[in-house]
Amino acid sequence: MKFEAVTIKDIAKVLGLSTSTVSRALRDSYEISEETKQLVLNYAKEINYRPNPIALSLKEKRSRSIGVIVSEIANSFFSQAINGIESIANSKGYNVIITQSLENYEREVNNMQFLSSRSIDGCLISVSTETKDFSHISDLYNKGLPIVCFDRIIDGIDTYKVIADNFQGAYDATTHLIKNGFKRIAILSNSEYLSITKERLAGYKKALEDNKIKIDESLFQQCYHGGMIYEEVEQAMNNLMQLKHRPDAIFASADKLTTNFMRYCKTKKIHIPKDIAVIGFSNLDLTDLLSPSLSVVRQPAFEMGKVAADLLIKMIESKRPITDFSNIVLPAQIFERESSVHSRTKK
Amino acid sequence: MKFEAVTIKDIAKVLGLSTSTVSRALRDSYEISEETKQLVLNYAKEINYRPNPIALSLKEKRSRSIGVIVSEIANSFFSQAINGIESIANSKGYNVIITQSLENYEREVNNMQFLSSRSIDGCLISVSTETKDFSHISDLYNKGLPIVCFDRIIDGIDTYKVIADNFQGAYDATTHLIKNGFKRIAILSNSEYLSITKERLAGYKKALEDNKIKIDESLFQQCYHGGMIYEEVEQAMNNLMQLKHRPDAIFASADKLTTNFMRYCKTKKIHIPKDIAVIGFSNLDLTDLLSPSLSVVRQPAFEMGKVAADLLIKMIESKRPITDFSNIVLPAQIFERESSVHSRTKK
DNA sequence: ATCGATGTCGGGAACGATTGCGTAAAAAAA
DNA sequence: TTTTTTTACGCAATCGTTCCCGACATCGAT
Repeated sequence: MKFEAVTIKDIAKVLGLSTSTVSRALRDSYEISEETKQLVLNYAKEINYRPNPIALSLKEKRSRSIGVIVSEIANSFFSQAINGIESIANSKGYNVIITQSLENYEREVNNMQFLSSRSIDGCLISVSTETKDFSHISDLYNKGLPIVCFDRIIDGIDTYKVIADNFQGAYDATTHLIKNGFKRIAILSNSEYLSITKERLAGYKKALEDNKIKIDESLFQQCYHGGMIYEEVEQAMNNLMQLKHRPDAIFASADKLTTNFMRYCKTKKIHIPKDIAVIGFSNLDLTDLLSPSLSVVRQPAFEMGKVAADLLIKMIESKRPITDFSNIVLPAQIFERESSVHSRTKK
Repeated sequence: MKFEAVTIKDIAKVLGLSTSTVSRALRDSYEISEETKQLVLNYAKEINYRPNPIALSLKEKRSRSIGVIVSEIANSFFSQAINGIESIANSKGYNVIITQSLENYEREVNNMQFLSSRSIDGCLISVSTETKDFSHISDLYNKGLPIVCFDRIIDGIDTYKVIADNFQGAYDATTHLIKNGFKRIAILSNSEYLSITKERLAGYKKALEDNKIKIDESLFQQCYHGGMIYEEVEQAMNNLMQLKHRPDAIFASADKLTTNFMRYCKTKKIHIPKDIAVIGFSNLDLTDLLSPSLSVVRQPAFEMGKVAADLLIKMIESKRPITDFSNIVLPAQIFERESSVHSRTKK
């Protein structure tokens, strides 16, 4: 089953012209007389002619499609970022091919391989929690494939990188908890390999320092899979709750960490924020409906997707190699809700 | 900026063979001697040769990519369905190009146009709430483009259609509310054009009939945009709450209707389930964390995506036109939680 | 009347891969 | 040895489009 499209040859045959003439007429070449142009243009419109993008790709050695690798599209942050990517890409005539690593290194390598074999013009990537070797990315980058990193960026390659202000977001979130009267603030961290983990941990530490709170490493808990697996959050929380000096607040530095923390509290009948308060990084759009409503640091996901796609297409379409790259940092926004209210300050 | 791939010509030149021989060697043709094959194969592996998919597409008149049109990828149901679609498509060597209508008819038409101009081999579609004219779909279908409908199916074309058992899901949900002691059960419906609206409304009505409850049309509320806009849910709920005989339970027949209903109750300080109970269609995976936890009918989204993609690829690869189509109906599952517990039955 | 300039258009190669057909050399059959 | 068959490979067309050349015709200038 297939459907045959109209080609330039069909037009040429019907109008008694050569394909070259038709092609030039459609492209509005100066070499073609006005009447021939009109003839071709009218007929082309009549039979709804569309140039075959595959033939064009072969000729121009570009596919007009870009690849995207994220950890999971069901994650609000990424689905919003993808919306931003597509809005820019489509407006510039590019297809977007989306793939997910599901936080799995092998799958990420496979996706990269798959995308390059599909001859994409460029790639946007936010690496998986497991990724510590970047050769699958840098190899292709060094061969000339334009790549832009976003969210979870890497050091391996020198290119544009688009991130939220993770340091400031974490700083603000932690400061918010401190100002609300919490003393022992723990942090649930993502995989240590990730840039966002380091940035957010640094923001957390700086906020504690600036408020003269001693840093206690027993309050740092890492979840290698970023909370994808409930059990690792459970384990991390068990570690914290067994401490003789328990934390009174949690800074959950990723989306899944935040929701699985809440799931943990619900299961263990731990009351938020009375027993323990929380603020987390999250782009969910129903944090207001959770019980209690969730205080969050929200990243400008849509905007990040737009900026990243824009830069990638700029790289793709640039005549000469770009060398003066920069990191684009967009502000994160903090939303204060019930989950981070101190019991004594509650009405 | 571009990166040059290795072609069959490069191999031919280096090994002193013709491109035909190289091609045949790579395809393991019987016409090529064993030693030549090994020579070519080894060298191809050495320089990491990958056939150019674009050249193949041009030759074979197929792009090995399929298009998907959904209303919104940030919607849990669709992101899960897309996961299912991609798992099948990628395993069979197909790309997936995802587009969103955002419940807008014009955008859907544009997406369809865009996809067909990108010469996809087939298309999966779940129409927008606004779509009542199907010519943008049937036109392409009649020209021979394989299309499979899923979730929100249409009558306009005779093809495979994959849906959840909306009738049974709605029937079970309504019955559940009745069994829990609720007497006046209202329904929040999606756009009347949608198949799912009709099916779910029918299931709801049948459950009432089977339980000898009189059907009251003042309890039917429609939200044309499926709850995408908060205000329409607000309006619908205001209508219901102004009734002299208010409903004591709501069956929210779509994801966004459900969450915006909860948002409405939170805003208006209406207690769920004491003042009004609710069960809704939803594929969110944090319904257990909401306040109160949400009773839902859950669709097998991932499975639906897999089945739909499988059928589409079957259509694409079929030698002769398929005529004996069928509707595939997968069971929906009901999860009973706090939001639908009757106050008198509460502990 | 001849020449160059200009305006219009067609021929054909190219992009990368596949494939039907032709053919030389080697092997087998006569 | 001659004829036939088999083996192993190359040539060239093809997919849809673009674009470099070359080929005319017309026209003004000399």
